[in-house]
Amino acid sequence: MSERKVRVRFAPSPTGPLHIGGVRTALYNYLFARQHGGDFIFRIEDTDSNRFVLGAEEYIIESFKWLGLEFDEGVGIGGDCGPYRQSERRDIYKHYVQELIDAGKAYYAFDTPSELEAKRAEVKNFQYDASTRMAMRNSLSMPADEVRGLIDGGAAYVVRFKIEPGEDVHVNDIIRGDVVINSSILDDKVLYKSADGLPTYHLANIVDDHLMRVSHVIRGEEWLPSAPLHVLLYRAFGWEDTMPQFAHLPLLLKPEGNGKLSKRDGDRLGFPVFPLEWHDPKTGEMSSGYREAGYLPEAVINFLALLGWNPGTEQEIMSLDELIRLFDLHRCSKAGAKFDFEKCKWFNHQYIQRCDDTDLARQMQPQMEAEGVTAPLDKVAKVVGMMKGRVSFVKELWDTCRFFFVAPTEYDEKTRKKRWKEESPRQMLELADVLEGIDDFSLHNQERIVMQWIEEKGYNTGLIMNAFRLAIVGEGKGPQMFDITEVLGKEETLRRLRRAVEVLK
RNA sequence: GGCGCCUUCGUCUAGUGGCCUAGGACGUGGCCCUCUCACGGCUAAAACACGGGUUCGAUUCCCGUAGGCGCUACCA
Repeated sequence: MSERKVRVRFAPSPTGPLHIGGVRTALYNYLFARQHGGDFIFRIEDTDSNRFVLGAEEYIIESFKWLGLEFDEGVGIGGDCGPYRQSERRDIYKHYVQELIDAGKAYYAFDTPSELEAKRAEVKNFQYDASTRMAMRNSLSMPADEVRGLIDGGAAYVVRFKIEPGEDVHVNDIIRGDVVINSSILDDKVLYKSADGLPTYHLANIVDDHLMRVSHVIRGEEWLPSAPLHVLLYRAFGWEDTMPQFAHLPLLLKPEGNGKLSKRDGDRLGFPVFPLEWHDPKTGEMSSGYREAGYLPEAVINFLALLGWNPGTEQEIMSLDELIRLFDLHRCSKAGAKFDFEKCKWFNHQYIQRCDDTDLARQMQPQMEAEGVTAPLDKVAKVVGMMKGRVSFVKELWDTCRFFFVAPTEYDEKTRKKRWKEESPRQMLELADVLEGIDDFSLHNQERIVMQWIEEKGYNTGLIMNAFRLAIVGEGKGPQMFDITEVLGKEETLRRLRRAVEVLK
């Protein structure tokens, strides 16, 4: 098995919003597919009708749209291996389950859920397997005619996989190497449920991956314990020679304490664990998303890519194309990774710096308009270019840029105490006169003339500039003063300066 | 409980027997830059879980212990 075309899939269950850990799994699948010129398949695993959540599928699709990760085939796209929604593949599974039953590799079991529950309560580590199945109610322990009668009579039953005990099952994992589990510890897994007439994940998964010609199964580590079962299923169907290669990814852990990253962590620590905002249709509660929180999809992707993988160099900022080129399953780590929200923020900061100023300016427009501020786009872009270095999120941009467009109405008290001296009003008035006399209000011209004035008067540069800043900005921060005043223009600069003198005295 | 996976700075990680006085990044502190605040640059503190082996030599190989995580459903 070698020259097969690379085909991978991302197969979530529509049980709620797409978890960020799921996004990473999808990303690794995507990178792997693209690198090998393979296909990236989108399958919906909705074999548990009880956990189905309305809108989840649409949410997942929208998430990938936002992230810029495109599928080649699957739900909503099509392809020649459809349908791609498991609930629409009932007949297919039925056929394959029957095949297993006919071959004596699976059997009917009539034990009800409550009977099993009672059994588990009664026997300490009860497991439905070779050692116990003959004492249960199934087609192995009961006479054939009784079984027939039960089925014909419409009795509820499940189909269980008959696991032969005492065999070491090897799972060759790309990330973890040879993992061996003895079949005796495996139970006779339910393959087909009585409740909703649908297969369980295990059966549907194997059948679909085979029929969809999936070459590599890249999924979370939580599946590692059931991988031997999957190997046994491939073998039972006689598909072992085309069995996909496995790669079990390390889990994403809570930022603090222990355990798997969960929705609660996001709420508690105040950061999103979902790509998009999610409104639970049942409870009505809302969970924040990366998109709404102001993250750039490229930053989220870059950050996620490095959670459990690294290129082996010291490069950390990588575009999607670079990730596709550099990604390597063999370089994935084995241990779970704690989610570091601060670093994710840093990535976003980095990506904002790489954004086009005009683009950023456009994204800021709604906030400006909300405050009734209008300004030419090129001017806004210029300001944004000056200010973006100090923000981590686009939505912080307007706050840091506002003073360019809105004159201060009040002055920061701490800065006033520190920077506004007794002589400041007089000096600022003098400065206003100096500025008024400048015809060419360009940055360099202003600087030359003002500095010359400071020197002639023997003033302290810091004192002048800081008081000037307080007057123009309203507080003690911002870019170089003449960068600001050049944008403001002479008229606005003088207006702010003279008003400050009036207010601050 | 059983089974499996895992274990390098607070966090993400590099490291595949000598290059390690263990490297980078986030975060934290300091310094520089400077008209302020950021950015940036420099710098500091900060880790090989523990115990046995193997070896001339172990972060690196083996065993054990501990700890963490996962699975153990007619959920995925």
